[in-house]
Amino acid sequence: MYQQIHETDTSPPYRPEAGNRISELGTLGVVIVFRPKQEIFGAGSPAPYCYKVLGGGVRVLRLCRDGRRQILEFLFPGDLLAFGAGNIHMATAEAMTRATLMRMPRIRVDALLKIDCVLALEIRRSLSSQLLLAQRHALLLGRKSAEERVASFLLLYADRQTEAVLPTDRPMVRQDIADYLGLSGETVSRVLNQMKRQRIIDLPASAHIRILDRASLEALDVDDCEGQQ
Amino acid sequence: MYQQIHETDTSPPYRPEAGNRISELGTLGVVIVFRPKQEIFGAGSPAPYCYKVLGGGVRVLRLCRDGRRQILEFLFPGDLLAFGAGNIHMATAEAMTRATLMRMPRIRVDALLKIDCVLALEIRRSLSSQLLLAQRHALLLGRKSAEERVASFLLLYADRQTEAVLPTDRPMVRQDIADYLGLSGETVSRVLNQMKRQRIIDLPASAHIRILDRASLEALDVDDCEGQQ
DNA sequence: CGATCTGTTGAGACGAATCAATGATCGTGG
DNA sequence: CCACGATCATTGATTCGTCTCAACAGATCG
Repeated sequence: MYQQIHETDTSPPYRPEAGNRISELGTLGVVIVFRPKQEIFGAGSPAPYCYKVLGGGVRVLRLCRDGRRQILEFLFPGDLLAFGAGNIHMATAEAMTRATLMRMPRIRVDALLKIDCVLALEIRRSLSSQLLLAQRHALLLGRKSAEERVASFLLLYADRQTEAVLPTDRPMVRQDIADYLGLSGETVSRVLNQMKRQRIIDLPASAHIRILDRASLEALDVDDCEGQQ
Repeated sequence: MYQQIHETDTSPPYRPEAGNRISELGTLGVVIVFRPKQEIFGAGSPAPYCYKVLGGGVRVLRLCRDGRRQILEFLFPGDLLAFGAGNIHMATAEAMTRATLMRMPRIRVDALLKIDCVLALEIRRSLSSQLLLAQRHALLLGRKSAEERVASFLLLYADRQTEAVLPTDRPMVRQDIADYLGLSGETVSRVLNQMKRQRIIDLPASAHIRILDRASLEALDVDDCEGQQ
C-alpha cells in the first residue's frame, strides 16, 4: 500500500512554530503517514497538494540522470513543504523516518491565500526563509572545505533539532549528510571521526551526534554576516 | 558621490516580464542609477528598500570572512531584488555594469501587499521561482564537474540574455562566472577555451560568449527533471 | 543467527586549486 | 591619439583535497 491515511503518530511532537494563520490551514487537509524511505512526491510529477510536516523527518532532493543526488533541505515538524511549487514538482520529497504530514489541496490553499493577506504574508515569510537557507547552502557547497561543511551542518541542525534525546535522534544517515553537503559518504565519516578524536563531538551511536565543543565548530564557520536572522 | 538619482539610462530596454501588478509598484519608488561595481546594499545592513532592475546587470553574493565569494544570482531587467529580505540584508548586491533600478520603500510595498492579494501572489511566484533557481544551483554546486557547471551556466544565461548583441554583451567577467559556479577563474577559462577548441562556443571578445553547438551543451546538462518550468 | 544495510578506514587516482608568468584589453590622462 | 598602468584572461607546472575503490566491522532486522 502506498500510503496510510488518518493514522496517529507517536513521533516527536508537533511544534506550531510557523505562525498563527498557518495552523488554521489544518482544516483544509488530511493527515497522512509515510513509512521510512517512502516517496512523498517525485520531481516532475504533478503538484496538486502542499504539505506541512507534523512529525518525523523529511528530505527534499534533486537527482541527476546518473543517480548523483543533492539533498536541498531536511524538514522537521512545523516545516512547510511544496508551497513554492508550480503545477509540477521540481524536487523529490521522501520520508527519512516514519513521518506524519498534513496534506492540503493546493487549489483550496490558493483560494484561501486570495482572500487572507495575513496568511499570504506568513507563506511569503516562509518562502523567504527557505530562500535564505538555500543561499547559505550555496556558499557552503561552492566555497567551503569538507571540514567547514560538516561544522556548518552540525551548527545548523543542532539548532533545529530539539533537545529531546530520543532513540531516533538524528534521522539522517551518513549518505544523507554527504548528499546535503556535496561530499562523499566516506569523507563525511572521516571528518566526523576526526572531530570525535579532537573531542569536538561525540558519536555514541551512528544516528546520534553530540556536540561537545560548540566554540570549535563556530571557529570553522567562516560565513560573513553572522546575524543569520 | 554614492549614487545618482533620477538619471536616464541607455542600457538594454526594460522588459515588464514579471506580471501586471508588479509594474504598478513603480509608482511607489524612485529610479536610481548605479555605476559599475557600485554596491547597492551590503550583507548585514538594514533593508528598508526593495528593488526592481530596469536596466543593466546586478550580482547578488555572499562572502566569507576570508574573502571567498559565492555569487547567488545574476539579475537583469525585469528581475526583483530583496523582496525576500527581512529587516537585514543577508546578501550583498552590486551593479556589474551601469545599472538602473527602481527603489521602493519596503514599508509601502508591505502595506500594498496587505490589501492587494493579486500582487502578493505575483511576489510569491517570484520568490518561488528564485527558490527553484537556488535549488538547481545547489545541485550544480554540490554534484557537477567543472565542465558540466559551465555548460549549465551557458544554457541558463543564453536563455536569459536577450538576443540583443550590444557592445556590452555579457556583463560578467570570468571571476564572476567562477564565483557563481564555485570554481576558480583559471578553471573557468580553461573550460571555456577547451569548448572553443571543440567548436561548441566562440569567444569573439572576453565579454562575449557565443553558443555554436547547443546540443553539445545540453548533452552535458545532467539534470534530471528536464521540464525546468 | 545469518543476511543486508550502514559506517569506518586505508591506498591510490584524479580533478580542480594554487602559484606563477605572460598576454590582452580597458580606461585614463598626458 | 597614444602611452601608460591596471585589470582581466590565458596557459603551464605543481600541489592538495576529495573521490573512488576496496576491505572490513558493526548495526539492524527479519
